[in-house]
Amino acid sequence: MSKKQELLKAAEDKVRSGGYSNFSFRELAKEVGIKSASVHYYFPTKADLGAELARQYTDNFMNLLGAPAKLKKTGKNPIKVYVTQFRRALLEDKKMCLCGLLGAETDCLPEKVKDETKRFFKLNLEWLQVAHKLNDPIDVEQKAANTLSLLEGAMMVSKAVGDNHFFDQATSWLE
Amino acid sequence: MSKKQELLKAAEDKVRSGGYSNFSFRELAKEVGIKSASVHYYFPTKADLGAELARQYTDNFMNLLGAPAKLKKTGKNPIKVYVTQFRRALLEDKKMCLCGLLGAETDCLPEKVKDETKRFFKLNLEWLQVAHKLNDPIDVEQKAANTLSLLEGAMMVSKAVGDNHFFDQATSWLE
DNA sequence: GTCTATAATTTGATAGAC
DNA sequence: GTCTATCAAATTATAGAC
Repeated sequence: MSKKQELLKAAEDKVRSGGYSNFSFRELAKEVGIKSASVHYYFPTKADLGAELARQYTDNFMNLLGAPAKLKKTGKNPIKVYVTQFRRALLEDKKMCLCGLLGAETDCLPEKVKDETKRFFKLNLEWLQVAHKLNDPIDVEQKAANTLSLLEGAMMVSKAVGDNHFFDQATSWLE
Repeated sequence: MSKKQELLKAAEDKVRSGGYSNFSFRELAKEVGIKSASVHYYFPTKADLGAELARQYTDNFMNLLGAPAKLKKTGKNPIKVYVTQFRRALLEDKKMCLCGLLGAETDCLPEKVKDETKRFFKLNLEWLQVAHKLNDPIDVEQKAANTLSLLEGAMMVSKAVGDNHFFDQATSWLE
């Protein structure tokens, strides 16, 4: 992994734990074994780092999902796959969704970070609409909004109450 | 309003916009017309302020709701009332739920702030279980978890995409 | 690419006067 | 209750050497 990717990975952990203000160039630098001035070589400003972090997170998240139609064709329920991906992020990483946290803080984020965060949600809503349409083509817009909100909220509350079982309880009715 | 309450109100706005790290004693002091050293007279540490903020927010939130049985008796659907209270917080204050944001940041919060945040969710889940039981006494625990998650998530995503209509879309199936 | 050095600002917190 | 004065630490960022 390149230094640049190491920095982004370190930043991801921090942001997913405590939000945008929970990482500093000095901390990241120390974790990857360089000096904070060198971080500015890769990312001119903190906003640049934050924006690239959200962008890569989004791209990786969508790539891991794959196309709804392809999932369906291999006998899987796309919505189930979607739920499982959120569940894994919570249980394995033991952390919030990066863009969930950033989304909640949106009013205080630099413009370019805000834009990338918004992009995450737009792409997820599109994906969910297509996925729902494959199951039952009625009210897909509402269903997509409902599914996404429920999963983000379930992650958040699970973290808050310190109980992963809560996530399964909250999402038990998702087809 | 006392200086202490003015400080808490100013802090609430900051936290609901950008999280726990988005307020400082100096900023709060300036907003209410005193010096930062004087803020320490009311709240010895930042964690003390944060904890009292979450506690008052919770108490106020529960008081505004009232008892589910009482709502039912006056011809209202308690769940509808509950949804409306979240909706108002988003549309009128144009801000996230205080404890929603704190909950997402929980791993990086001082212990006493974390505890008060947890209390908010525990009380809300209790309230929702009672409320759901009045409508249909089956699966009330799942229903409570589902309702709370959906509302917190819908607030979060609405903020992120900058569209209040999203909230209504996501929550349209809540009875 | 990485460093040293440093600037300018902000932060939480305390001591002690009034 | 509120102030001045101050501290130690952390923050984002830049200039310039190697």
